[in-house]
Amino acid sequence: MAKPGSINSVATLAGVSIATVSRVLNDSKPVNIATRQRVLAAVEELGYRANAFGRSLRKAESRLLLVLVPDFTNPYYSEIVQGIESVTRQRGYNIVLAAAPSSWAGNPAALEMLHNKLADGVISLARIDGDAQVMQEMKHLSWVACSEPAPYSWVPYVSIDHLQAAIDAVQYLINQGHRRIGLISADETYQWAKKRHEGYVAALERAGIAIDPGLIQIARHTDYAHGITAAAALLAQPNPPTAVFAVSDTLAIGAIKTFIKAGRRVPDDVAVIGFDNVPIAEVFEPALTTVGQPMVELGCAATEILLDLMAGGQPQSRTLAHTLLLRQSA
Amino acid sequence: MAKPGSINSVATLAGVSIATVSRVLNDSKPVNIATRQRVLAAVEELGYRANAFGRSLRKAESRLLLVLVPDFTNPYYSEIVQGIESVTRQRGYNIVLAAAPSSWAGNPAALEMLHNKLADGVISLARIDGDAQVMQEMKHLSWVACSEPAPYSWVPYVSIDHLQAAIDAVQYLINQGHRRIGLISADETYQWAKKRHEGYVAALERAGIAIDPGLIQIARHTDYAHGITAAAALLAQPNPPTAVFAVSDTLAIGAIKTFIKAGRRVPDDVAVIGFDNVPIAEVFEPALTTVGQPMVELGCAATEILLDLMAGGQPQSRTLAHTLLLRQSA
DNA sequence: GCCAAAAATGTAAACGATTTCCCATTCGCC
DNA sequence: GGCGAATGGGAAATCGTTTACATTTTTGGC
Repeated sequence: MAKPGSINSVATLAGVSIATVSRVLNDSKPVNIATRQRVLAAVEELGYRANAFGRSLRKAESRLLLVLVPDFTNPYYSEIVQGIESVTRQRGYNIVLAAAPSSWAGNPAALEMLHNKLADGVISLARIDGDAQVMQEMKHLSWVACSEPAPYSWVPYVSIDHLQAAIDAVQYLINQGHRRIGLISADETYQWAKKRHEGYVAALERAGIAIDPGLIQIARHTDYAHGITAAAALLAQPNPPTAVFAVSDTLAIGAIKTFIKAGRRVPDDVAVIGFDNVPIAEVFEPALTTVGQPMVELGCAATEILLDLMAGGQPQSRTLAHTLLLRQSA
Repeated sequence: MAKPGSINSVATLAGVSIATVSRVLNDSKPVNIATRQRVLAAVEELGYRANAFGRSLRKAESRLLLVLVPDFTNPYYSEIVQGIESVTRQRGYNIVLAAAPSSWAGNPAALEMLHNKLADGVISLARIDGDAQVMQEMKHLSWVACSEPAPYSWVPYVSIDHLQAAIDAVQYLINQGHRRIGLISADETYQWAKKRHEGYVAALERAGIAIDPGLIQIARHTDYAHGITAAAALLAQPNPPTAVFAVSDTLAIGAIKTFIKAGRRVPDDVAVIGFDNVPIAEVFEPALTTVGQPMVELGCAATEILLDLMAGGQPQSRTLAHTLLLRQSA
């Protein structure tokens, strides 16, 4: 008797060849209606499902997409993943999430999955910074960068215009009459952080305001804790800022925490503007004025581009629109 | 010439058989040192990696664990996933995250991955509620339930004592002198929600306080928005509560938002206590008094139990300790 | 009824690894 | 030097599919 659980067992039970079973299951070739019924009945009876490895080995595709996430606990990435997930599910793909701590090059397991060809394609929310040799090897794979650009022109890229968005935010503070504006930036090996920093500088320069290095704090990580300490450093300045632009909502919220604890009122004593518009931004007290990114849409767009790429298309990079959301904190 | 990229190409280049290449790569049998060098050199030169499907097909294991997550954007689950991820990585496994919208039974894709045997095991943060027949089929798979128990005794379960934790929380409010205590619960088809509700009732009864159905609100979903509306319903009562126990931090934070907007002071006019201790709880204004769950540890424990199970062990279910974290909101 | 074309099905060869046999060497020991 | 054991490595089976090719059966037009 054929091995239980395999296509063979179905074939024997239905009294047909394995080829026919496969044809019924994949609709790859017409099969006589009566035979089809018999096969289907056998499948049902045995509770048969095609083994994923056999299939993938033969077809050389896994219908698995790898998503490289820098930080699971950051709500910003969660929202993007949500978007990715909605599209992949609809298109019959599954996602494999892998942590890409600081840079994915440091994650051998994830790299392995790519070399392996276990995944059909990759959406990276993390920085892509393998050395040139490694990247060369992976050139045959389908890649899309989301939010953080890849330093390789052949990788399509979905994002907002970080520079302009930062300019908009800081310009708003300037329009409100602020002159001493602090910046809480993040690890600037990330392009998005660097660009937002540049936007901050550009807006100030355009307004003829001198850059005060003491008002610029770089947080190593974008969690609440680093926002708290960065703001404390700002307060420790001889002449503290009257407004602060933080490059992420988590940093902004941490900063507000510090200000309130120090007895400052937000926005009266110090205005704070964040970036991303994660869910908590609207609910926080005071509600956070922030630059909204269409996170779910970013995820969707990245996925669609990836699928297009995998289908042999030559998709364009896309830049989505951001929005300045005026709430209470600035 | 052998197909490029396959083990054959390595074998030809090194002038050995594919068996030898495999032996070198897996250390499965001693290989002459000189031959080994030659093979390794060939592997290096070609940048060869074993194809995952070929290997998995033969070995009947994928080193992939499926994680069923009800909601990517809920920080509570993110923290648990963080724990899971840390252990899996260390043990050479990768995780596949799948959304399990309301119940995983409604997610055919995820189910498919299991039937498929694409995953070696499953950690479910979601409710496990396939009909008996479906579950029967999956009995051969390794399952672990995390936070939400499975209605099948053969599924090990990692969690805190939800009932006792809720009693502790409500008891604390009672000790503070509160008598009109509201409850914001969640979808009680989830055991954790149901248990916390029961704890609320038990604590009140023990204190001889009558249950007022008007003070009990059930939120359909545990996001900020539902906390906001639930609290509004509480305020609409003829005699609103002076304290509220919410079964999740997100609900609690939403509730506080509503109270503040309505001009109530927290905790002076109304005390609020949450559940989970997600990162924002400590940073929120006012800082949230809450029942702390060891989320990362829950994830780690679940993973270890799963790996033990897969290795043929008969691991016990585990109950981890919770902590009442006293902060400003109550 | 006959014959070509069309439809249905079976056979067997991939896909890319691991692993079981098995056959050559080489080694150690008397 | 001869013999058994140990070692190193090759040939081929195997895992469970899909699919190109071959073969059989059915169909339809006359």
